Amino acid sequence: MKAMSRQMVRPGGRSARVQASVHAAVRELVAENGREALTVPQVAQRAGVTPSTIYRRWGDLQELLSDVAVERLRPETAPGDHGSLLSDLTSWAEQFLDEMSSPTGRAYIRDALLGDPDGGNAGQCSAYAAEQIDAVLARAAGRGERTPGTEAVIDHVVAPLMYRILFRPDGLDSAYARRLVTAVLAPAAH
Amino acid sequence: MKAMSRQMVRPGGRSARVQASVHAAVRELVAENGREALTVPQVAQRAGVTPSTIYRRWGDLQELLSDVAVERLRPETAPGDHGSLLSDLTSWAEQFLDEMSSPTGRAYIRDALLGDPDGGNAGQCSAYAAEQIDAVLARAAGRGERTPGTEAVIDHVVAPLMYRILFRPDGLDSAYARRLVTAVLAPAAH
DNA sequence: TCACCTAACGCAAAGAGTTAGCTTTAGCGG
DNA sequence: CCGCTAAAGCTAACTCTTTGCGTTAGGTGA
Repeated sequence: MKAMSRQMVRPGGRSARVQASVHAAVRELVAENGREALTVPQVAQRAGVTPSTIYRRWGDLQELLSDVAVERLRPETAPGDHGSLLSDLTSWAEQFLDEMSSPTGRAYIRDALLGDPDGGNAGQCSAYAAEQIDAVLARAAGRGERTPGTEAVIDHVVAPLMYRILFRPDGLDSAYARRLVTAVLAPAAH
Repeated sequence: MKAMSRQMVRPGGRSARVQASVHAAVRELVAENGREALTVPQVAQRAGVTPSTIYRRWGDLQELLSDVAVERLRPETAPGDHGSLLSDLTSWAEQFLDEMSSPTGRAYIRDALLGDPDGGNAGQCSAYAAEQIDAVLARAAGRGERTPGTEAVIDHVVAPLMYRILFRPDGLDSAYARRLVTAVLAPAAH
């Protein structure tokens, strides 16, 4: 009942076309009028489908927004190579904070968490971050650097950033991200 | 326009009575039928007010739920005294995780984050945790123990717990909470 | 204490969003 | 090429949401 959304049987079928045009319509209308003004009938009209199609496939506006948000939160580029683990991770964390702490980013995170009864979408977001960190750490290991574990970076860099983005949006800056990275790379964190 | 909700001018006025009965109605109906089935007109009827009163004061169901959630997330007891910082903080973290990671707890957290345009409710939740940690740390300092800063505990204990509760609900247990506490109290964290 | 004044609530009707039954079509499998 | 099924279209009933206006509670100043 809960819509597979991103897992269509055929990439070229009608379902896929409907999903694509609905997602596009959501992005366009949010960009134009903001999400406050977004309604299902509006999306349906822009996408060229009937409202009942959207209600049947996504259930409600929240789940549709969650679906769209996860796609937007997927990182499109691999983390850059700056020659060392410290600079790679610092750069990644700064970019992560920058993207996620913007009003748009926060809105996407909240949407992703929101219409997500089974936690699948939220887990996907976390998996994206873990992948990126894995890549950075693997590259560093390839250079012969000693690296913390992925979980340690998630606990001590990603989690504090995300916690503050969600619960205390004030006073966040890239210096804070840098502090977290240097702390997790300090030899103390055996 | 955004409803002060918890800050009524007078505790005994009509506004306060309406708020109390509406909050009570929400809690009762969620307990009875689950939040999926909850609607504003339903709450209004149970509370003995008209729907327009609720719409005017809270805007929509999400903001009302957020409001109720924050009240439920307020800790009602001070952190226990177990004789040492390690045991106080461990005990607090275990209890925090236990309450927050339950389906009910996660739902409240999500509700609090959800209908919260200005971030005020989320900030309140974070403030509750900070207060409790402050109390634990102050007591330890009174004993002469060396303590990390409140912010360090938030970054390295509360944030990882909350991150996993929200984004990766699987595989959370009190051992993980204990590990976080011992790590933040290790002398390495100068 | 009393009369005023404002903010909040009740009421009701209009407007918008949501749901559901039934029909039609696209696209896969035989 | 012909059925078969899942998904989409259509439409009507239903519920929720919004809004204007009148009323009331309760705070305020004389």
